[in-house]
Amino acid sequence: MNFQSALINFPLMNLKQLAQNLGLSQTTVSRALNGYPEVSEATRRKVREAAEAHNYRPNTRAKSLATGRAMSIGHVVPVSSKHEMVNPIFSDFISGAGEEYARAGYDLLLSVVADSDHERVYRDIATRQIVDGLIVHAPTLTDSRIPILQGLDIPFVVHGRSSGITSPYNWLDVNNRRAFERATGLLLDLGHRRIALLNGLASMDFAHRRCDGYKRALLDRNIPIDPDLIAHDEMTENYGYEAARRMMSAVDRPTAFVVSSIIPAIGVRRAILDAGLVFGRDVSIVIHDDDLSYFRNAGDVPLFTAVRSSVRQAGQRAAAMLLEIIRRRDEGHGSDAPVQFLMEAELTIGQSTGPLVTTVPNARA
Amino acid sequence: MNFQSALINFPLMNLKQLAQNLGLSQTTVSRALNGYPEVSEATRRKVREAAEAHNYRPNTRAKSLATGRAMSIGHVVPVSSKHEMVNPIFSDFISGAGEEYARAGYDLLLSVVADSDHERVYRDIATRQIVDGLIVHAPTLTDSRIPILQGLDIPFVVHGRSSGITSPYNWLDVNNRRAFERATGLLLDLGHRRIALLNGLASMDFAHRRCDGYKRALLDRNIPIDPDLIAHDEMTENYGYEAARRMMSAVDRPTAFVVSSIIPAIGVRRAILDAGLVFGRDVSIVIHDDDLSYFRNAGDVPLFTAVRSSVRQAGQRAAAMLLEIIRRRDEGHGSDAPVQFLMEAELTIGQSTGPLVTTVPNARA
DNA sequence: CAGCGTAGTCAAAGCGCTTTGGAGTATTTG
DNA sequence: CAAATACTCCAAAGCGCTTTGACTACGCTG
Repeated sequence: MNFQSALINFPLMNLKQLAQNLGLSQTTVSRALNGYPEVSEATRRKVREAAEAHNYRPNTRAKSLATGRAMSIGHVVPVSSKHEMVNPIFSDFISGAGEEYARAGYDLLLSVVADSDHERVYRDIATRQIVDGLIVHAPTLTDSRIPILQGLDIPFVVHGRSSGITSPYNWLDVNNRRAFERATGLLLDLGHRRIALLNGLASMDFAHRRCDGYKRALLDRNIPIDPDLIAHDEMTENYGYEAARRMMSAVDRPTAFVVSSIIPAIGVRRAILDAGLVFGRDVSIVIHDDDLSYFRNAGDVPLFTAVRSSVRQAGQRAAAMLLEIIRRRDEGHGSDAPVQFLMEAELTIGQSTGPLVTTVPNARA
Repeated sequence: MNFQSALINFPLMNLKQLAQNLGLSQTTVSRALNGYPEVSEATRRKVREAAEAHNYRPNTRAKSLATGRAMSIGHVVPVSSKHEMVNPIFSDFISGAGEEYARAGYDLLLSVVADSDHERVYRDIATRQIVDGLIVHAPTLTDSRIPILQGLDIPFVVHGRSSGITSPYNWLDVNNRRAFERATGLLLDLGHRRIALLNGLASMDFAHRRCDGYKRALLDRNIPIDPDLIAHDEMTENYGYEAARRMMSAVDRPTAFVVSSIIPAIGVRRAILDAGLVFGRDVSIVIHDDDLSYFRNAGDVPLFTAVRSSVRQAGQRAAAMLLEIIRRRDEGHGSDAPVQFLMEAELTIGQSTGPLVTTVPNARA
């Protein structure tokens, strides 16, 4: 041990020792620190000072065991088994949620798990009683985790929804269908007819809803749906690039794209420029913008026209919902009605959209 | 409670009940499940089956309290106080680390904390004894967290280094200096003389080392360092765009960029194309590539020439190191020598670099 | 047949905290 | 002045698990 560290080294204190030091009982010390009224202000002050001086903090494990509250929330983030990818939106979502937890004194337990293992891990975390509640990420169309958690009687909030699950549960979602209907509608208003959709993985519920909105907008104007103009995949930059390149090399190339995230949209832009076309004139793009902190689509006229909904804010709200549900449950307000929250995406016009250019030059293959 | 959930509802079992059900003592059941030798195979089988049937899992809090091991590792990820940003490399780092933890039966405790609060939170987590070890992210030049943790006598591994700390500690880092010396050297070899550096935040230790490597390469060839060609900031796409645009509008614009991450590099590319210049010909770029899963800089000839080092792998290694340190400590092998691991970045040539074009056309301002 | 090792089991203590149910003083009240 | 009423404080139980130390039954050795 070196000099520097010795200087600030505190022996780890526990309640018993602290009480002994003060000549008080553990009870009194505990109550003093936890703000119970039946201890005099004088003693409380003395106890607080001693605790501060000795750098005392209650052992969380013991506290949890005694109170029955873990004071922590579980997040299980899926990592695509094939590609070992973690969607960057989790950074922002968790940053929002984490802020809320910190405020309320909760910790955040993170499990990074291959999506094939989800059921097991959720059941595991819940039955080990290591958390007071869970956030369910990236629900699929009929997500098996939801009935499992319902059966385990642990509070949880789903970020997104699962169309195939009919029984009520707590969720927070963006109105994906409407967002994509509007995005597509905007392009239709600009005269575009060949509109492509670069969506997320087909198994995801959000992708399904987005596709729905897109199709609805087209059918609304009697425009047939061309399956060649719809792609589903992990939303990487490269996916955007490759899919756009492929579609644009076709004879009847799309004049516009609706893209599920800014990341593949960056790839689409690359493909457009590579093809010698003018971004926002020859080809229009509307994206769904999660307002990721490292990809702020900002400025007076942002780069991309977008339906925007901050995923960071979603994290914050979802966390707040969950904490509220836990609070209510602790106070014995029984199993209330499920809490559900639908956020509307906000449309902002950027540089990536313009009216259809009538003489469509074909892309260089 | 609906029908579906009732079907899979298990009442939460504890050791005592399970033991009672089996007509055995808690001791025996505990030992049977934990693989102790002094229990007969017949009983062990019976116990295992009963545990399985009742979906029994030991309460982690109680187990931790009894064993003194939290079986979890803490990560404190900094969120820039000004911009509420979480660096996307954490997704990948944590995904790598999480895999290692899962394998070893550890949980991951995540705190998302404004960087101003770091000291408090580290001290807090350590003294609350909620984790068995910590990973320190994003160390600054002289990082105060390191002496604090040394004083608290809790195992930790730093991802990166802190040049100002002289006492030994465990770390895992990329050879940033050499990587950037090579990157800059490559551009010099191609004839470039006006080479800009778009770095991360100046307070970060890695940024300092990278800057060092860059300067060393230049000075090695007697090229003076132009402070106007060096920028430090949060590594967003927009930062890359704005910084590159500003630099390229100068009379003596840079002909090449060394960029600390693929994300601002995407912005640099945008600025280049916006200026009507040809990427990889009029302006060259070498990036540091963290091999982020959503930004694979791959392909036969990747988009960017890069010094690459997978941050996911770094997470995995750092986690493995920490677990090993904890294991050794548990086994009483005292305070061994610190574990330190330096990864070398790998140079790959992409489309973003080419020899200096002698007649430099000035960018449109 | 006394003595002993061994395999299998158990009761009870303990991890560090909270919380229940008093108990001992000091202060008011009838 | 006795009794009721705060006001402080405490001993001990309990949270669900692991682990120590002992105990029983059995087969074996000498």
